[in-house]
Amino acid sequence: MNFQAPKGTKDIFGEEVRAWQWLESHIRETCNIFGFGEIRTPIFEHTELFLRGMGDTTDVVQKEMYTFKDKGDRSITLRPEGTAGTARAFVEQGMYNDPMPAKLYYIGPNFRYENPQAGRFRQHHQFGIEAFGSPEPAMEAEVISLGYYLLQKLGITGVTVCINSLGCKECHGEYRNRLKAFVGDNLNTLCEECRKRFNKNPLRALDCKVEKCRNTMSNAPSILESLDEECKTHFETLQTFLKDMEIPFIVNPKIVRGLDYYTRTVFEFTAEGLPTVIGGGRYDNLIEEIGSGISVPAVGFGMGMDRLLILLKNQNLLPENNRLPCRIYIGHAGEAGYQKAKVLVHALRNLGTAAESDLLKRSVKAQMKYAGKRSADFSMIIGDNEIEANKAKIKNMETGEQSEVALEADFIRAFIDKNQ
RNA sequence: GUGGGUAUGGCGCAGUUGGUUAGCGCGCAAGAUUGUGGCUCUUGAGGUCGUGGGUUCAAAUCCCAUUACCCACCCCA
Repeated sequence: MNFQAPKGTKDIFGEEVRAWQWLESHIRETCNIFGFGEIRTPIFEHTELFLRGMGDTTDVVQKEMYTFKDKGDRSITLRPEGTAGTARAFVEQGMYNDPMPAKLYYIGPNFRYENPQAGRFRQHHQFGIEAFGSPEPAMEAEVISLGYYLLQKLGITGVTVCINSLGCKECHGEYRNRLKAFVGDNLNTLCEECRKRFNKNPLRALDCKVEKCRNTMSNAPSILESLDEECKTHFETLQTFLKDMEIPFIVNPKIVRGLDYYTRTVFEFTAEGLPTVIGGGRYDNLIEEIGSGISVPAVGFGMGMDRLLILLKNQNLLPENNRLPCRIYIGHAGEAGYQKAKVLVHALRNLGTAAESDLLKRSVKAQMKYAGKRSADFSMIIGDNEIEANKAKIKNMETGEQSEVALEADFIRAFIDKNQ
């Protein structure tokens, strides 16, 4: 038996899972404030959805999907991202009949078969939002501002918001031709990879990291020059929104997203020493391209939670006191106390107080040690004397101070509440 | 898919040019007189040294293979 979790996966527990819960609560609160409602879609979908949605030439689709046949001979794929499933649900549930815009968010695991490294897993977790129903740049502003707000609330510094426009179908096609011509003319100055994919996807040369490619591509025509009037206005309006909302951003014409569904606006939030933390954009054609028979404009982003957590940890932003709560530990000395402790703990729990008692019949000393390790706020020991007097000493574990309290859950609870 | 590094008790590590019962710190457990934690001390449990071969009188230590993890490329969140 191999007891290692499969490659690229991990167990999340203890202090770490509490950090996740903490992050999730920030996310949910943010989404409430911005009016995004949660959606929970299946962890797997029909393979075809991703083929149509993400584009069948993308790397993710071509070599990174967990695809298999189920027992009914259906081709199933573990979701590699959240947008396709959300878009499918939007269509299937007839949300286009709801008041527009429809604003949704999701949190959950995604799966990609790739080599793990820093901030990169085969099962990774994304928080994402999708807004449907408006072609206006205000919807990009809405989405970007949520991402920015969240990172601000978490206290993260050094984040850069990069935006770009890929244009609509028409001007994107035109730009593609212009760029292809340029790349073709300079083919011998580019790396092997870029030469190989020159035909299939010349845009990729734009964000190639090889130095000679960067030199050459710095003179390449910018997509921004190829935008038609409408796309140009759209992009400029978005920038005005961001400026007025005081969200710092930079225009980076080199951003090329790896998923085919993006139109017009694309954006990335990056932080030092990490791959992209948030990536997204507008996808006006996706709903139609998955074969829904309707056309609905949309904007969304995905956020890598594993990466964000690394960032939070590096910047020392995770909550300090992150232990399982224990308001009071009720120990015992003797058989009668053992029974009484159980009853009292149960009564306290019924009052909503986190309470613990000994389950191993250990010595008083061992019990106190345990209470200390669990960082209980208070402790008490119940023996025959205490039962007879129906009161016991309650100890403040931080100060060591002891007081007397009646052996009734209500009184104990009241004492604890009074002595925070 | 490509390249580099690492793999020793729960965690973090040491193990010199191959040589007796594989160590240390933390953690865990019991105790240091009579019913009370955090400091200190004592004792204890726990490891087929990633796995499979090979060399040798002898291997955690050398060789080969394999797997996993880490880092980078690719790509992405």
